[in-house]
Amino acid sequence: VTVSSGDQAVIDSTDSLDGHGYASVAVTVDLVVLTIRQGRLEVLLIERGSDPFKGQSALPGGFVQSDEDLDDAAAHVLARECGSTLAHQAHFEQLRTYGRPDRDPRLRVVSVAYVAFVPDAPEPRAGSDAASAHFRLVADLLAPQATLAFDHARILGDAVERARAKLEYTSLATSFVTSPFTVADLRRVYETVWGATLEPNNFRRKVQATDGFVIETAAARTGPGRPARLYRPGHAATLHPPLLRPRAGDEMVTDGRALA
Amino acid sequence: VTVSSGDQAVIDSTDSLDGHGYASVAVTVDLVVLTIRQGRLEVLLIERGSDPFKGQSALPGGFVQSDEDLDDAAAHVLARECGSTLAHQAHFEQLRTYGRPDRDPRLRVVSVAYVAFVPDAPEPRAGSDAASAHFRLVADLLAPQATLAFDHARILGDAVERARAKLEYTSLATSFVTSPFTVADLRRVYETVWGATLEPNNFRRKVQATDGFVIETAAARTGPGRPARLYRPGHAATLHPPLLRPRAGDEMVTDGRALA
DNA sequence: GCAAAAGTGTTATAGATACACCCATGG
DNA sequence: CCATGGGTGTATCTATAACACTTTTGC
Repeated sequence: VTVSSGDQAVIDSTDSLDGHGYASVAVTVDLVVLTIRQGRLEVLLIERGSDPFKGQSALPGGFVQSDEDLDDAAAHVLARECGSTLAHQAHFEQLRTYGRPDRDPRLRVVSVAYVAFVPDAPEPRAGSDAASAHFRLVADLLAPQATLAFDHARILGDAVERARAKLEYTSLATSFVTSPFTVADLRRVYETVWGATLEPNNFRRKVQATDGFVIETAAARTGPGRPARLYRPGHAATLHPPLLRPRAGDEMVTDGRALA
Repeated sequence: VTVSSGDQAVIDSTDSLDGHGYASVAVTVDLVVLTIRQGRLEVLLIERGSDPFKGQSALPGGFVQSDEDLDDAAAHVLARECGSTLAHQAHFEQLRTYGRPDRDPRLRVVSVAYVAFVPDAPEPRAGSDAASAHFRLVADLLAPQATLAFDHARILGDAVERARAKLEYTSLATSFVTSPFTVADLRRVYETVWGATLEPNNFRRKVQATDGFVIETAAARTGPGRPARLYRPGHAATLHPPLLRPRAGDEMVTDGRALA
């Protein structure tokens, strides 16, 4: 198991494996755990306790064991950082794999990134043994001067874009709220992730017209105004027709509550 | 560099790396090279010359070297199988990473899959040193009884779905045709990949209304009927508004020319 | 001229947008 | 009874689907 750094960069996988060496590469999973707290998009970060990037913030992650599926590895990290109860409600999916040779100064690390969407987390972290897991504002971290360890800023950017895109054509938004929710709750998810304001009426119509997005319940939630009807997630995974986000030229909320 | 198959499946990446072992994992890239030949969607396959899966068809791929970016590894495989001239015209992008522990019976292999879209390939392969690279009909390979080595059938399925989806909201279709092309050429790309028939008139209107999709040239191509105006790819990467594919219940071409 | 394929026009329907308006609750 | 937020109605605009029709070539 040694590195053969010869001229030919790619070894034909059809050849006998034993004849050639293959690169010794560590494979990790990194998680972008997104949540919405008080109308703001936040991401779970840990503070690195050792070099490299000691003291800087980083995405939680871990090495993949040799008998472990990638999805399982991601699930384990999620459970470790968020607690198993929250981890079970969360929806997570593979994002992309990052493998630049210099992304970890220690050794060659290929990282399979995952995105997880959790409803408003009760507390920053539940049963974590990591010293310092905490949610941070995504808007601050996407700013140009913000720094994250490794290439985690890029991973975070890709994850946010994935979330924005998937709100359009999937029922992902229901993963950001706890189960009895109002249409306004759902709308605020879209507004927070997209950084845009939506017409409440038209949003309701689209949600109700989209088959299987939400299921009406008998209950209602009381508040400052007229009680709001409560819903639970529907069975549809994809939305027909899609809920397209406002495109260029539309007003963007530019105060502290919006993303960059 | 030894495997520690202990109880804890995930090692905290914040801990010192040297204290823990990390899994010895081989990382490969596998390529799904899609093209359209004679109105049919085809994929580049190689025939495996050695066990496992000896004699079966597989996606071309190769091991990632320790000093090599994943994208570079994919580009090298593409150049090796298609020749560097065709590889330069092609658009390729990362698809997804597959890492089930049992996907390769020899050792733990995590494969980063890529999709490449090449215009109607002049010949099955150009400067390949692999013994038997050839294009095969995707429709045949997606059939239930079709067999591909490893989990390559699943990778192929994901790649085709990616292609279908990206036609909707990106200018990907122009990667399937050579540069002076007609609107009808572009329409046949959509019809082939989607397995649907589209109204020529409405398709033209959408293509021309979508800013930056195609650029009109002065030339025209003569043929069986009225000469068709020729276009070249525009500068837009994404389409506004998107070209949505017909949804459930629409007619699907069910003869041999269409996909499953 | 005729077949074939490119390109134009027109209408009906569906979805999106914007905004006026009504409803139900807490204070 | 009024402020607040939930919910409804409706006119306008735009995108899409369907299809009839005209144009320009090869034979």
